[in-house]
Amino acid sequence: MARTSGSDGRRTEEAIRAAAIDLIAEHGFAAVTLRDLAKEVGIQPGSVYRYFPSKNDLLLRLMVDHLQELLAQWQAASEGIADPLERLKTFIAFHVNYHASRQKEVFISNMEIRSLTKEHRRTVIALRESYEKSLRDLLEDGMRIGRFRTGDPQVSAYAILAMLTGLTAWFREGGRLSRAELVRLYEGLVLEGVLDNAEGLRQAH
Amino acid sequence: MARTSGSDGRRTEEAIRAAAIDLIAEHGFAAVTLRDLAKEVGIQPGSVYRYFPSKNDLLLRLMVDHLQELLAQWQAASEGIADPLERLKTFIAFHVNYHASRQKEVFISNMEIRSLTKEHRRTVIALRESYEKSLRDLLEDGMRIGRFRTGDPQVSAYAILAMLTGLTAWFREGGRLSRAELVRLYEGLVLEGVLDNAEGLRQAH
Amino acid sequence: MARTSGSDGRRTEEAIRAAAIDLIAEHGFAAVTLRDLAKEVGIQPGSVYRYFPSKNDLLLRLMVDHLQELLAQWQAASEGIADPLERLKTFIAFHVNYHASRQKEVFISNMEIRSLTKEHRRTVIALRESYEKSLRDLLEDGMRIGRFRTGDPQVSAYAILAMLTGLTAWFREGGRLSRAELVRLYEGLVLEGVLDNAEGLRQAH
Amino acid sequence: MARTSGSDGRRTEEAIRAAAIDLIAEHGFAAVTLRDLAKEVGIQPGSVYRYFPSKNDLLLRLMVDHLQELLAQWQAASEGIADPLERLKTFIAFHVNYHASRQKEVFISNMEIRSLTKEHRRTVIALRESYEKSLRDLLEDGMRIGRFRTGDPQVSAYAILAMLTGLTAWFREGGRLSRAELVRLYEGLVLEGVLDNAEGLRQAH
DNA sequence: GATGAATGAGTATTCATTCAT
DNA sequence: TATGAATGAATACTCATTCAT
Repeated sequence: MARTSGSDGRRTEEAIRAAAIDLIAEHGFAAVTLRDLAKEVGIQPGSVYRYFPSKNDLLLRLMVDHLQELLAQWQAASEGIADPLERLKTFIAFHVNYHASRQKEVFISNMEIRSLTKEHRRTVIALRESYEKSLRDLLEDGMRIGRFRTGDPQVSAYAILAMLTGLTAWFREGGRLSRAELVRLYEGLVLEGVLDNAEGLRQAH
Repeated sequence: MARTSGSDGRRTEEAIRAAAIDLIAEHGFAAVTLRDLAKEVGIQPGSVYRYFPSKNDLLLRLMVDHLQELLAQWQAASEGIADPLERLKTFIAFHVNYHASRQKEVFISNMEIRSLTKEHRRTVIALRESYEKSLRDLLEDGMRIGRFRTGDPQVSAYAILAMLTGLTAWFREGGRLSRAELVRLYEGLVLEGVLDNAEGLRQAH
Repeated sequence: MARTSGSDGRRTEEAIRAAAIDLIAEHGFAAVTLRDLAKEVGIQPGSVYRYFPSKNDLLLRLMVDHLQELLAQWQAASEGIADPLERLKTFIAFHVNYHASRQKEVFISNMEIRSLTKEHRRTVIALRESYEKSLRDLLEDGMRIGRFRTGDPQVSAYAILAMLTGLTAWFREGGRLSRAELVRLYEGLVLEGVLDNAEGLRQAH
Repeated sequence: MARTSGSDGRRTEEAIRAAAIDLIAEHGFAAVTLRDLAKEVGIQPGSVYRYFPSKNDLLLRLMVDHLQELLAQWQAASEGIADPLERLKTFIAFHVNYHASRQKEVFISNMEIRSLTKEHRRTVIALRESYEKSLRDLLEDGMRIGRFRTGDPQVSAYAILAMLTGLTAWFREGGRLSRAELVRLYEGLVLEGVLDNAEGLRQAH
């Protein structure tokens, strides 16, 4: 009924987060009970409330932390790169690598937005849109200077994001493909599409 | 109490399906209660069981019906088209149109797979994979005859599907873009990518 | 798992109310759990929610119904009585009889106001004040026409109400005193106080 | 972590009592959590246990201390007064003043008896009855010597106590009435009732 | 003297489901 | 064909209490 010998708040909180990410990614937020979560961590259900004020808040924290990390790392990775094509290649490599290494967090952040309260939803969507905008801006720049085909930057941004992010649904580290190969394949698709180049030229008009 | 005067089984079942699609697409399967559903239809919760043996079965029916319809319509639309490029263009147009017109069903079928029991899950995934395979085969054909750039047909299929299906997350009928414009934009992206053609050639080696 | 044979909604609701009045009067609202209540009625805890949207709402209903009945009966009992002294005697008799016969409801309505939400509290207090005002008005009338000693009608009203209502804390039907004796005793105290009359005269100046 | 610098046991205990009186008077014993209490004091919930063995014991201490003080002060105030009328007047003045100055303690002692364990309840009720008996005895004396109207001393005692104690429900220091005025008004009601004296005489038979 | 971490038993409430009518 | 009444198992969350530090 009291403090477990050797217990440590920081470690417990981290264990809760890790277990939550695993369980929610596997079963979905609504299907994970605090009982399940607590059992996985090895504590009592009520003890979760020392660290998170509610189940919903726990989800929010997971999402916000992930999205802020994503934004920060992208900022760092893209800093100083001005050329739109270079920026796009960097984006593809960054996005694929980050998403391959954090599949569960990414999956949760994409799937569980509906599980948030309206207010929390706004917070998360704002973060997501800031990331999207970064890609859209880059595409606009590239179109303006004639490096990219003229198109709809908004649609292209959505399309590229959906395509790349889709890897979380099937990619498994240590499987048939390495991350580097994945990056190369996606880069080809994003930049040149599926057509053979000669064909591409013929298509062009 | 007995039969409500003027009630009609077929109409009631259709009303349940329609209400279920609306509610699940909006709130997610787990968040929709049979009470919500019954209220929307104007019946008592228990009455749903005349038409569906359980809440889970209702979800399964929604998904299976949608996927079977998708497969049947794609079969019909692609029949007799042998050329891979033509087939791909047809696929893009078909997929975009179908998904734009049935956004809710599509959304549910993609998001709620985890809500199914293991057995039901297998059924739905098999249907989905049969559709995916159709695209993968087409891409393989195109690569074999040199019409498409050599790549990984599996990854390309996943990528194209994710890209196109992503429209359900943002596209709204009657908005800035028509379906026809959407098809044109996606076709450009899938076939040629984002690069300007001259650039594309230079990139080629 | 289904409807109990021979069950009837109206009877069940009445049983819940009766059990709630008994239990809350005995242990206090906060100390009565829905488990206790349900067990007393012979149903499952969740079944209470068919009849009352929440534990708090149940309390509100009990209080409001009692207070509305109190007001209605007092209206009926006092109708057509104009003379303040007659009205006061009628009030004493009515209040004592009503409170002796409905001790538990009265006790709850007086003790559990703090258990209500702010909004519910307002509703109940408004009803209570309407009853109080009825007594205050009568006292004012009596003072104006010189039938009652000049005093503070508000304080007198509070004092008389507290005095009479206090009976719920100790009076037991069938005990040493009958209701009629109780009325007579309280009437004496309210009208003449404790002093002997001769003494009363001497006190008067 | 060890002792907070500058902490002082006696001061902390006093702070806990004061906070408990405020919170319990406002929200009721059951509705006040040790967390609320600790927060109000500025300590951790567990720290309360240095001073009180349990939440229930804290309530008991509050009540017993208040009742013992009440008894002691009444003993002191009434000492040497033999005449029943004088004693009664003294009682009214004492009771009103004490209750006006300690409204919260009084309110708690009256309202929270049900929150005590059976054993604790007995302790508190014994103290209360000793106070009540003091009033009953005085009334009996007055009746015996013909100073007070013949009546039921027990009922009169309950009635007077309920009437006077009722002030805690509405009286606010600094409001329309001073304590002295309150005493005067209550004295009038207790001694002479509401009737005008002439009227009183006529009523007498 | 006080904290921070945890417990375990409990609470109101929800909900898919069942079945007598 | 549909309702109205009820179940039973689960759920998020709370709270008095304990005790290693």
